[in-house]
Amino acid sequence: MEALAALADPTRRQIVALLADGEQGAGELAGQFPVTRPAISRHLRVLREAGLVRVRAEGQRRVYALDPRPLSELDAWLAPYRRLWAQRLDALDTEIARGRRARAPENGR
Amino acid sequence: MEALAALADPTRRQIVALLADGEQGAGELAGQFPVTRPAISRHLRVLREAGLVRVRAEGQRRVYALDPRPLSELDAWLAPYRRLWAQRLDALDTEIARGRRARAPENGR
DNA sequence: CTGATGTGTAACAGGATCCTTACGTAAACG
DNA sequence: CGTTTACGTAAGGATCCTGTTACACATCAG
Repeated sequence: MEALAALADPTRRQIVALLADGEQGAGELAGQFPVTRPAISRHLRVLREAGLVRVRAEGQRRVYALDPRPLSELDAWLAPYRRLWAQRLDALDTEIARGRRARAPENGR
Repeated sequence: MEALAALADPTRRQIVALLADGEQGAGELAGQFPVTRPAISRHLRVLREAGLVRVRAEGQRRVYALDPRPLSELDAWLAPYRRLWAQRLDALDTEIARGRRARAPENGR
């Protein structure tokens, strides 16, 4: 679950969100944030070490792409807890919560 | 997504795991970790502020219980990415190389 | 070759985090 | 009451994070 630490930072979550729409170069990515490029380079390194992104050299550019596997692991980690809020939809047998979609509750704090 | 920062710590994740099996008192909880009780008290505070646990005073004891709502939020955050690995787990590289799929959620900063 | 472009790394500062020991406080006990 | 029990909080230190500026290096344009 090293991915959790990487995803704990808002900037890195945003990078992940951007890359979900398609790969991007490092500079192109950095241009969309209020921090300097080295800072983004640092974040990309953390994401890389967490396995969340992959880099591909394209000439002098570094193209980053999302690797969803750690997210899949996070999903698996979350799985055992799913029954805890699935039960809120009582009235039905919640033995197996599979196949149904958990509704998104309003954000708490 | 404040929960992500709280869950980034292994000790806190373990506390969450323990509480998923049922509520426990603070000291009882602390006894299962190799760190001192004040350290656990601190972790419980972070979890509390993230909304992941609730406290109930029972005499002089403080009974902690898991509140799954932030986990549900995390699940909802993860949802848009799910399609990235749900389709073809054995063709990730192709998937990544093509990019341009799934729309992404936003993130606070 | 020379210079511009695109990126990563180094060094450093400021703040956050995690742990420990010491102390404060409220409920239960005799 | 005075003590014990169960917690939380304060203070201090070591380490980690995140951001900035300065710099090292390839690669591309001429």
